[in-house]
Amino acid sequence: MKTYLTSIIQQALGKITSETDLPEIIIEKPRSPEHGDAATNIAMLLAKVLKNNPRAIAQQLVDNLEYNPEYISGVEIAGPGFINFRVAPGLLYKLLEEIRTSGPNYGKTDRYDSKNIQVEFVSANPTGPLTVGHGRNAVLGDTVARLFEWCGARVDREYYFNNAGRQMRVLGESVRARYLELLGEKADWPDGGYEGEYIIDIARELKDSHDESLKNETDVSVFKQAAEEAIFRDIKKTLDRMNIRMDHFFNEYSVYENGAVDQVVEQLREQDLAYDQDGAVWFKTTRFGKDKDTVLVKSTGEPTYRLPDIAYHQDKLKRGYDLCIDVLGADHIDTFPDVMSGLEALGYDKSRVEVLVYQFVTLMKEGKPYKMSTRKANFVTLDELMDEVGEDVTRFFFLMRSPNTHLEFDIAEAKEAGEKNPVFYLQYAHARIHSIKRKFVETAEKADPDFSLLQHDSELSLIKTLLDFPDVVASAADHREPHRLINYLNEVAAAFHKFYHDCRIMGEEPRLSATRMALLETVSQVLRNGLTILGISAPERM
RNA sequence: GCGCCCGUAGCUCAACUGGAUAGAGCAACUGCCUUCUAAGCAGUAGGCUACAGGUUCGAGUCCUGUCGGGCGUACCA
Repeated sequence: MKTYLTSIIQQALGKITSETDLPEIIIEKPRSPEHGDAATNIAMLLAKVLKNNPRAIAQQLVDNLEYNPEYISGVEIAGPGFINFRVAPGLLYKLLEEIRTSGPNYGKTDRYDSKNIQVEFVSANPTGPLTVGHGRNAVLGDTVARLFEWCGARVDREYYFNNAGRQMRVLGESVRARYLELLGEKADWPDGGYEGEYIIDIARELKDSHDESLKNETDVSVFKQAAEEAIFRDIKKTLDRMNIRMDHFFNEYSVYENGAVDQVVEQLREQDLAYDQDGAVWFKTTRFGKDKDTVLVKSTGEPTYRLPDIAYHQDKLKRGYDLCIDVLGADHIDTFPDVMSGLEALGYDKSRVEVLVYQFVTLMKEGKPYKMSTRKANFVTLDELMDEVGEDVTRFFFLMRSPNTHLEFDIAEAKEAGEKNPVFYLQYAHARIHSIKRKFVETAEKADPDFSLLQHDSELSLIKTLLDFPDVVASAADHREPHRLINYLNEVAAAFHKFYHDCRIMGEEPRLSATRMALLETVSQVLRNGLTILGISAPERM
C-alpha cells in the first residue's frame, strides 16, 4: 500500500517541480480514522523548498495525481496541508490475497537482506543461576535477533563469559567449603562467598563422584571447574526453556590465548594512546572526550575488564559482521564508550557496533518491590519465575515495555490467568479462531471464498490492520524495540474480537461463510507469525 | 559535582522519532451470552504530557533552565 502511494506521489511531484533535492515521501497512518487510511505531510515539508504555502502545494499535487480508482477511493487535503488517502476495498482484497499466499512467511521482508548480524546477550558469568535480572536481557536479545531474521538477516547469538578472575575463585572456594562441611570437616568460609543453595548441590555432586578424595586438595580449580560445569548446564537449560538457543559461547580467555589483548596494548602504545603510570597501563580516553584516562592493566599486572572487552569486540568485527549488538543493562553502560574508543583507535568502523540498553526490572511481590543480590542468594531465579507464571508469560512481560523504561514485573498480575494478564488476550484470540475453524470444518457447507463479499466496517478495518504487519516487524527491528510488535498484535486481536462480535461466520450464505473463515485464517496466521517472533506459543485451544 | 535514562489518566505503560482531537490495560461505574470460547464486546468517568522559557506552519517528542526519581561515576565485573 505504501509502495503504491509513494509511487503515485512521486509521479505527481515530478510534474509540479523540477527540483531534485526533495524531502523523502513519508506515508503515515493517521491517528484518527476520519483522516483516511494513509496520509502524507510532503506538502508541508515542501513549503520551504518551493516557497509556497503548504495547502497550495498540496492542491497542485492532488491535481496532478493519477491513480487507479479501484485502489484509491478518495484524496483530500486537510488541516495545515496533509494529503489524506482513502483506500478502496479493491486494494484491500488484492492485498489480503497476497497475505494468504505468503502464509507463514507473511511479515518477512528484505530490509536486512544478506546482512550478517551478531547479537551478544546474557553474557552472565557462570557464578550462579540466571535471575530475573538476566531475564530481560535474555529475552530482549533473543527477540531482537528473531526480528532481524524476519527481515532477512543471518544472525548469530553469542554468549560472552569469563571463567577466570576473582569471582570464579571465590565461587570455587565456596564450593570447597560446602564440600568439606558435607564431609563433616571444619571449613573456612571465603570472604564474600556465594551463599546460594545451589552451591551445596554442586558440593554434593562432588562428594558423590569423588567421595572423600578431595579432602586435602589445595588447588581450588577442581571445585571451580565443577561449579562452572554445573552452573552452565543449568543456565543452558534455563535458556532452552525460554526458547533461546545460543550459537556461540565465547570465552574471554581466548583473547588472551591468541595474543589479541597484548596486541591491542601494543597498537595503542604505537599511537601514543596508551602509557605507563604508577605501575599501571593507561588508555588515553581523554582523547575521546572522557574527563579521565582509564586503566587497562592494573599495577598487579592483571588487566581490567575493558581491555579484553576491546579485544573481544575487535574479534567480532574481524569475523566480518555488518552489525554487532551488545545487550546491556543500564548499570553496565559505562564500559561501552571505552570499547568504542578502543575500536576507533584500532581503525575500525565503530558504527558497526551498537549497544542496546535496557533499564532495570523491579520484581513486584505482593505489591512491594523485591530487592535482589546474587551473592546474598536472596534472588528469584528465572526458573522459579517460570515455574510460577509460565514460560510464555515470562517472555511476554519482559518484552511488553520499551527497553528504555523501567519494567515493573508484577508476579501477582502475571499469575492471574485472566483479564489482568495481557498475554492471554492474544493467545485467546488465536485459540478462538481455531475453535471456530474446528466447528466450521465439521458443519459448514463448502464454497469458494470471494473477498469482495467483505463489506462490513469491522471486516475492512480488520484487513487494514493485518496489512500493517510487515512494516511493524521492520520498524521493531530498526528501533530494536520488540514491544512495538506486542502493541501491534494487541490491535490485531482487538480488531478480530470486534469483528467476531459484529459478524457471524457460520449460518450465513455459504460463500460469505467461507470468505469470513478465510479471513480468519489469515488473522490467525498473522497472530501466529507475530507470536513466533516473540517466542511465545500460539495455542489452538485454551 | 559530572554523565546517561526517565517524569504522560488513581496504578502500569503506548504514542509509528516533529503531525491533526494524547491512546490502551488494570482499578471504578453502565449495558451485552437459549446460536461459532464472556479469558470477549460496547459505553461512562478519568489529562495544563513535572514546571518555566525557546525553536516553527505544528512540540508529549528537539534546545535551554528548574524540580523530582533511577543508574553510573574504581588499578570491581
